[in-house]
Amino acid sequence: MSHDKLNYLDVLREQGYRLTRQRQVILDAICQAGGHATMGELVHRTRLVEQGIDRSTVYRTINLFVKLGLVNAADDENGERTYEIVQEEHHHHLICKRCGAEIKIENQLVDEFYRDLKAAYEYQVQMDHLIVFGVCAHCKTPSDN
Amino acid sequence: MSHDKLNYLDVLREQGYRLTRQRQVILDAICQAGGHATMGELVHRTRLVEQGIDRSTVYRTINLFVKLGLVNAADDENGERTYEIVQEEHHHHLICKRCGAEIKIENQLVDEFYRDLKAAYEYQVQMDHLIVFGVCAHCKTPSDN
DNA sequence: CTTTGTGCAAACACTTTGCAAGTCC
DNA sequence: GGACTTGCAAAGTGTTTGCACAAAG
Repeated sequence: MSHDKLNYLDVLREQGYRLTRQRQVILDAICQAGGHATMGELVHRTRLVEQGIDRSTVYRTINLFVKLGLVNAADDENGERTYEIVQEEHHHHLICKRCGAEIKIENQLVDEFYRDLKAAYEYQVQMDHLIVFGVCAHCKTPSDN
Repeated sequence: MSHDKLNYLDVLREQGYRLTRQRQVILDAICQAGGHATMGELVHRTRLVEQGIDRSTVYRTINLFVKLGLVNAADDENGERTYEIVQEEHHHHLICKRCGAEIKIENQLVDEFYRDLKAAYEYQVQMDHLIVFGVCAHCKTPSDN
């Protein structure tokens, strides 16, 4: 499990929100999805654990988590919004279009790109989570080069 | 006007599609929007020229244009799908979150980034149209740095 | 004249909201 | 007990589809 449940749920209480069973289940669901899960997937995952939880509760809860900064929203290749537990530090991903593998990009590499953009255009990039789509080493065929 | 109407409409005929008034109006609308217009905006623009054109016709037509490669679909910062006339060559954009300005990024700069990703991860990027969000030189304040 | 495209209306999928009942503190 | 949350149902959005009529070739 990639989240420290107590820590996350403490954030709720500190802000005056209550600690309900539903919120715990939904937090676990986001976490177990391992990142980049859509609303629909999270509703499904939540229901596997407890089928009584309403769709609207999942929506409300995830939007609350996003507002509190516990969960990050990013948009995938098809323009679908996906959610993941916020990690300690900013990170960026490569996602393979064939196998779906998700590869962390070293921040350094992206920072360098951002720095170049800034140098060339005086443009300050504001993207905490860059997602780049392509084909990973494992799935690559000669024609992809 | 950034499209050569005859050329674009010839593509339709070559593929056995018919040349209707609606399709011409919608093509103009996409073009006049100047890139990154949503479906809703295009429906609106189309209606300004001819209010009889149905929403569903705009949807069907734009999806057809995308299928034929006349129009490009990309996703903006909010995960909304936007459309623009396909240009001669691949290009990438910076979009300013404040003023909406759209700045073309030299391909060279992006290619370099892609090359680095490939070197580091043996990862072949497949994104024809990278959109990077941030703040442009004109809108930047000291706190953005 | 034949085939494709359009408008209309209905159906869908996804998300949000009002409210009464239930739960947490 | 009092405020916050939830489930339910209904209402919004945005997009797609079936069909009869209109238009293009």
